[in-house]
Amino acid sequence: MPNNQFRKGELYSFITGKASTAIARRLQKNFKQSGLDITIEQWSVLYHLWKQEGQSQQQLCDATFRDKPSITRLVDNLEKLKLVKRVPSKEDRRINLIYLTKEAIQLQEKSMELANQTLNEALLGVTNGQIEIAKEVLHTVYENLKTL
Amino acid sequence: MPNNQFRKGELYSFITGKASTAIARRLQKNFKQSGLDITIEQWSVLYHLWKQEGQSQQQLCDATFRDKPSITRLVDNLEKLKLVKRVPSKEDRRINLIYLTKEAIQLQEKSMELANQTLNEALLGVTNGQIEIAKEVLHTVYENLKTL
DNA sequence: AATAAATTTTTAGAATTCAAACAAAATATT
DNA sequence: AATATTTTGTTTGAATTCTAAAAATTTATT
Repeated sequence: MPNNQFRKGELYSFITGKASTAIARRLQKNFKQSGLDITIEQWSVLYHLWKQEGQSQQQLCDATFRDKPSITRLVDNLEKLKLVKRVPSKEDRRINLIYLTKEAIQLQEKSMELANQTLNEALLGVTNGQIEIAKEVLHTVYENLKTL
Repeated sequence: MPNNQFRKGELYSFITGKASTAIARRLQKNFKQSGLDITIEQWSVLYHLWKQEGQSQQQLCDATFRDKPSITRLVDNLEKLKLVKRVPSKEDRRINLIYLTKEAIQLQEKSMELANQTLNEALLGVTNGQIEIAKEVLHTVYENLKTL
């Protein structure tokens, strides 16, 4: 039976995601200190829209690994904040395409800077080699479980 | 500037915890399929109480990396499910000591089996050596950021 | 063309998390 | 002893996630 000593020892920590929780909390704190008034979840949607505007909500579900109701409400709140707009697709009337406002475009630089700074704080004392392996492991876990 | 290639590439995925989200969803699904009707968050509290009963809510905050309001409501819901009991401390009347019911004790074996099975699914194709390094990285991240 | 099935989004309710404020009790200070 | 500070737990409201169900539209099948 492989990996047993790991599984018993840090099982709980792995499942509950203490590390990613810690990163998210620190990023939220860094946002707040810099006067950025958005949640990490909202930021994660904007992050994908900065890479590619005009995605459908379903595409945002896939990109952010969230379900449809979550994206519906995140887009609701981002619209209230005047950071995105729903634009009905002309080819398929079921689909909303999500576009950024000028305000949202202006948030990109500062927020990405804060995200990089947060990761620097998080990864202090970790080598590039270790990070590469951790990235591989997390990617494999995601691939193993992402369906359903 | 160290680690830059990593930080740019998988930054988003690391922060939003896609891997731990995937594990939590799969564990929840495995619980449900086996008829265990508790949430992963409730399970994480029970997990620490199985290790040591009679902890205060503050101790559970530290153990589970959750804040006080979250633990208050988790204990509320676990009490409604008749899985735990609040017992006022005799030495310090501010403190609730949390004890397990018989029903909760009976949940331990099956749920830990499902947690181990879930981790087996998650870590398929990952070597022990890789896991050890990933564990170190996550632990360092947690230590770097856990305070406030 | 009519019907069935699939896709996209929304709605509703419960659970969790977070920030902020509060109450009660213990500890420290004067 | 009286007051101030700290610690422990609760409450409230907003945001997010999940399940389940529904509505609207498109695609496939008959």
